[in-house]
Amino acid sequence: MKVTEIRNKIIEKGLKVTPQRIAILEAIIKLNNHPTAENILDYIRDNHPNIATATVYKVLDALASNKLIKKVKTERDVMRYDAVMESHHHLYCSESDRIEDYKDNELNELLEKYFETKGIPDFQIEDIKLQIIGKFMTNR
Amino acid sequence: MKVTEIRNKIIEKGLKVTPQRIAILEAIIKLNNHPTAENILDYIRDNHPNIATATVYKVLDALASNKLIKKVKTERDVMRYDAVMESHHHLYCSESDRIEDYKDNELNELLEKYFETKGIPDFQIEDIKLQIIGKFMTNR
DNA sequence: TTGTTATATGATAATAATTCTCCTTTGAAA
DNA sequence: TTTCAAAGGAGAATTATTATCATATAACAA
Repeated sequence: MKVTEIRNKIIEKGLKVTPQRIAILEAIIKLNNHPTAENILDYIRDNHPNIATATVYKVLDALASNKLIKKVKTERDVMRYDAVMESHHHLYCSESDRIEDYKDNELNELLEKYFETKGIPDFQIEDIKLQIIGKFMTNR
Repeated sequence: MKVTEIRNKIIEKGLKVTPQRIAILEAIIKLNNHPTAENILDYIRDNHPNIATATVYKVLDALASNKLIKKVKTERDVMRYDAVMESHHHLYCSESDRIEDYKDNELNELLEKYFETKGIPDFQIEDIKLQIIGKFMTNR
């Protein structure tokens, strides 16, 4: 993803384009491993040695509330961030902090069809996310 | 659930039975709304005015690691606790903090069958939890 | 019942991620 | 270039949770 594309994403949302915002969004996209705020800070400190911690959080909030990134919460209590905005599920390692995206349209259709006919009493479904817990058979 | 039953649950796990543990486990069962540590404290303070906050957390940890309760993590960052130990899913209100259990064996079987045949490359599934986000059509 | 000991509790300090405050800087529209 | 709302920086504050450690108590045995 080129910087121009990232700039455009930010402009499309009516946000001001700042070096910090570009760096942070770029970091989340490049890292592609659901980084924490700290991971992001470490990554961008090379090129932005003066960025403030609070700025990172503020930018992450701004990006998340403008749907440029998603917040991902885990069992342990650090927020993690994801730049993949298509609806998708997550694979959680039961032994480490590793999290991977899991996209499966066949599954989405299956679930959609299932709940369409069955439904849930007194509940209007907006989104379904699977947390698939287990063990990765490969190291990343 | 009678106190004797709660005592037995604790004894079965080889834990010492203390008034604090009974009160906390009882509170989670009675409240039945995935309370936070604070909710639990408020609830039991009537009968246990001197219980320490740290004790509540320690008891919650002890109960969770002995599989008498489950920790439930939400988008906001307070841990919540659940005494329903059968594998089940959760309905999350997109507008409030309400969380309800969702049990559906038909769905579990469907998912099991789906992943049994399809599988996930390089991943060994241990458990699948659905986060179903939407709106409740009733107030509790 | 009493004594013993490992374990649990209570009080309070510490921690760590995140948020707030407030002042300065900057992007972008005119 | 000017203007000014919005964004960033620095560091204090907040808040849920954990750690520490002295005291109390459950469970077991005598």
